[in-house]
Amino acid sequence: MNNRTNYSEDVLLMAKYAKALAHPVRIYILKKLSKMNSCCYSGDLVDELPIKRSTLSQHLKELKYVGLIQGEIEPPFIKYCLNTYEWEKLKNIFSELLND
Amino acid sequence: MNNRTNYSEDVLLMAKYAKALAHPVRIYILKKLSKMNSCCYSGDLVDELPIKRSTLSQHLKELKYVGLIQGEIEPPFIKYCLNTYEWEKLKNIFSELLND
DNA sequence: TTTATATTTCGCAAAATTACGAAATAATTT
DNA sequence: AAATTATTTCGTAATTTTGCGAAATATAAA
Repeated sequence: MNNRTNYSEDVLLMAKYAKALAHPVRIYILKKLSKMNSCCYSGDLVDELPIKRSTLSQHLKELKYVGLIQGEIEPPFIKYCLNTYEWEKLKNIFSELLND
Repeated sequence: MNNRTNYSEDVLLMAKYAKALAHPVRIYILKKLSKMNSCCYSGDLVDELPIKRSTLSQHLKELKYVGLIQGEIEPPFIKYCLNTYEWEKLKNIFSELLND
């Protein structure tokens, strides 16, 4: 029926990143982390967001899974930071689309 | 429990756009339309993508719903074009995030 | 070693997404 | 009016996402 049975690498990668961005909680977190290239704690985030700890944890897990953030254990906290390498990759792939 | 019970307009808008981009088919379509600011037909797209007509139609509907494309009836075809106003809005909101 | 703190994992439910084929719609041609 | 063409809508099913509370984990403090 159809000729094309798969997508280009670029399209797939962009869809992966877009999916990671497709929830207000995850946008909020990434915006916060990228804004001053800082890190943050799950405990701080849960006070700023209308979701419970376990739900926040799932969103953090998703961002970790696509590689956009990484968690450093800093007992008794876990400090989450932007993975700048992956973040640059995201920025490049989006810039390509956005700048025609 | 939580202090914050809602998200900023920017965060919500970006999540909405990111969701629209969160599928290879929709990225493919938007890339195609934005690349030369052109239009395209459902019938052309279905030959380039590994999905059936009815599924493509659903993806087009979603893009229409968020306002990123618009369909002009041009019997017996429907010509889909980028909604440049909405596309600029998307670009602006993403640029803000991507350029720190 | 018990207690307290910070966070995650598990199990579950509700809702949304993705995909398809069949039927419907709408305009054109025969 | 019947047949054709391009596309959408409907009904359905499988999968994924989102959210929660309870239990588990891991470390530090008492």
